[in-house]
Amino acid sequence: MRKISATIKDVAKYTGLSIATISKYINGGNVLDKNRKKIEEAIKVLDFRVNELARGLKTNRTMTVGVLIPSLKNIFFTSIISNVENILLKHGYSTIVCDYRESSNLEKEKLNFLVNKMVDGIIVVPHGGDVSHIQDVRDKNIPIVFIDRMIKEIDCDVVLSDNLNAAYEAVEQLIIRGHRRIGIIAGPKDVYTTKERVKGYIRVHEDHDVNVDESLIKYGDYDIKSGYNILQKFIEMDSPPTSIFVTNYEMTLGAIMAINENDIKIPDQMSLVGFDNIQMAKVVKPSLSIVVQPIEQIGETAANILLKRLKNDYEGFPSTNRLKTEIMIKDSVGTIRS
Amino acid sequence: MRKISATIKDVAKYTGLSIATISKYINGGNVLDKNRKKIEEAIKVLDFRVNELARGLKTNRTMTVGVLIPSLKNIFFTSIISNVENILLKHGYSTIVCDYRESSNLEKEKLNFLVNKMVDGIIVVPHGGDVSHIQDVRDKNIPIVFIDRMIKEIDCDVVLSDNLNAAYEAVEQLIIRGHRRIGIIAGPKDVYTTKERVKGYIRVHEDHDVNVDESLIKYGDYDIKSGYNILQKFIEMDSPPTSIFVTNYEMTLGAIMAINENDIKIPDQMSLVGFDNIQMAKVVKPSLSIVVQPIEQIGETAANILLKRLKNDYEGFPSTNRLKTEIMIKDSVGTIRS
DNA sequence: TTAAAGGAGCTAAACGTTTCGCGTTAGGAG
DNA sequence: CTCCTAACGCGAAACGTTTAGCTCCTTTAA
Repeated sequence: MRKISATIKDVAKYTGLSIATISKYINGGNVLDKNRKKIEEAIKVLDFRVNELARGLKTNRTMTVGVLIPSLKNIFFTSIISNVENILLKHGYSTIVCDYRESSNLEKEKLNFLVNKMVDGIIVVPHGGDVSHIQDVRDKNIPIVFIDRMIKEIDCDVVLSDNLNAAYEAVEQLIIRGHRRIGIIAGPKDVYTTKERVKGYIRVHEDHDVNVDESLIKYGDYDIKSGYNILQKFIEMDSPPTSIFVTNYEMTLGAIMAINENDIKIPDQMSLVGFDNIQMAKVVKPSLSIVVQPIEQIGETAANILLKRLKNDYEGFPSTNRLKTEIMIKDSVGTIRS
Repeated sequence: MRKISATIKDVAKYTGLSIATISKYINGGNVLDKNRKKIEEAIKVLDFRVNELARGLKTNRTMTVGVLIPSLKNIFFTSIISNVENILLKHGYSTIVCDYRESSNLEKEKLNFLVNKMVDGIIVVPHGGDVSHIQDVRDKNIPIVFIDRMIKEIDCDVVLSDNLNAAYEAVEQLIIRGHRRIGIIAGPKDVYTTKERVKGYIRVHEDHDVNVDESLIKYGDYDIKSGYNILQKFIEMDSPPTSIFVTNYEMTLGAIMAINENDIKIPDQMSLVGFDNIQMAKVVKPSLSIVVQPIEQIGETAANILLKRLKNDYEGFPSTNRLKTEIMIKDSVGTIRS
């Protein structure tokens, strides 16, 4: 059986002091120097560690934060978590990570699970659609920070990319280079990021007096397959677009697969701007132009806001942190001579 | 402040029963039907949830499992975790995920952190090198399952790919196609997987009576940069290899970058076999031949073994689970006419 | 010399469960 | 009608902490 470790009681016995004094020492209180030495010795000798359960029971805090993302196989999200986890850990918090595999039901279930685990706070990439279960959590006064997507219905701190401008700038680069028929492979129609990116796409057309052809706006699922299928459809159009803007990483992969299979020459036959993952951009040939989200910064910001809320500092609540993206134009974008 | 939720006491009061009876009900004991109904009603009305801290304090279990991997940005590991997490959750366990960013010190620190968090079990991709801190955890009788890498010094359940045969088969495909100078981009010299893969590389040479040129075995860091650098070095050799076998995903990326930059024609000038990530394999052009590890299965196996050990079933301990890999030969491998 | 002030330590209650051992009850058998 | 046997319910202790409020002692200033 598991060896039971020393308790505060053992330390008290060893040192001849009372439990209260040991507790005081542990929590940074003042004790006499000779006692401090004795306690430290005892802790070392007995290999004493605070029982976080007992502590949590008293303090009503688990020093645990739940992180809920759509998929652990999505490097965009796991990279964010990597930062979140490291920052939280520095403040003594551990991170329970769950993914909900893009299922709204699972999201609900896992959120509930996290609440049962009595996490002190939650960082979540909300799925959208029905959000009542998130509201339920808010009602329990558990701090929540949204990442990547906003839920208008719920007052909450949120950290995300400036998706509108990201799309704006990406498409603008194409317009500048003479493209007039620009296809966009967007995400699911009801997801926040999709709407923002499409908004940017439309606005830049308007600002440059380019007509928006609705048939060039196609909605996918943010997965590889839909990127593939939609690109295929674009190719089969009577007058296909001269360039494509793909709005997330997985669909970018799918689009490239379709391009490769159809032996389409980039950028001569078609220009391409993708999304996320610099490494990928460098690996494909010709090198891919992409929109880059500030992944590190998103994680950092989210973690810090949550830490602030955990300290009961609700200054600026609810804050919306819209972080700037970058655009990298590489060989996959060509110029149209008109 | 956080709303304080109903306790077992409140349920007792509501139902007029004693605390002990409620507890009994919660834990699946028998209660009279009318009482059961009342309790269920009370739980619903009061929104009662078991306080896991209090429970854990009594039972000495946290229903929490720690997972420690080298990097959360490595999709190979996060995919495994995705499975692990889902299986464990079905059994009521939550998963605390940490990465140690390839640093042995951080590994130690985070392992310690997990122990302090009183996890019931640990799944770890060990870094290798000094392993005394892992032994310390074992000595506390906390079940540990190793993933991906074996530590000979420690008796432990381990789940990994059959790396030796993976390399054997990959290189064999090259030999069959007439290649005689096959470069291998291996991982760090002291990592278990590296050794196994190099062993396979050497053995297949011997079995086919092909001479092993030591200068064709180069050791990297399992990161993108070293894949890039080593491929560069191969190119600059007086008589460069006709084919390259890269032994993990990140280095495969790096290698392809170098190939693209040097405008090397695949497979005419050089054949390439990479590692992991089917999606990548399909996206690059020409389509990449790769070794595929049974990612799903690794996670599943590890989770199940850990669950078994958590139930104190030590049948077959320590078990070594070596799972079969697959090889996909695509366009990046060509035949040498001799 | 004495009083005030402040530091350090102590006692004891409390957090929300589980669990042991005992008391109560219902219902069937005789 | 009585007795016995399960089944069910209960009281109380225990898990390892934190913390409020108290006491005691030392120090300092008048």
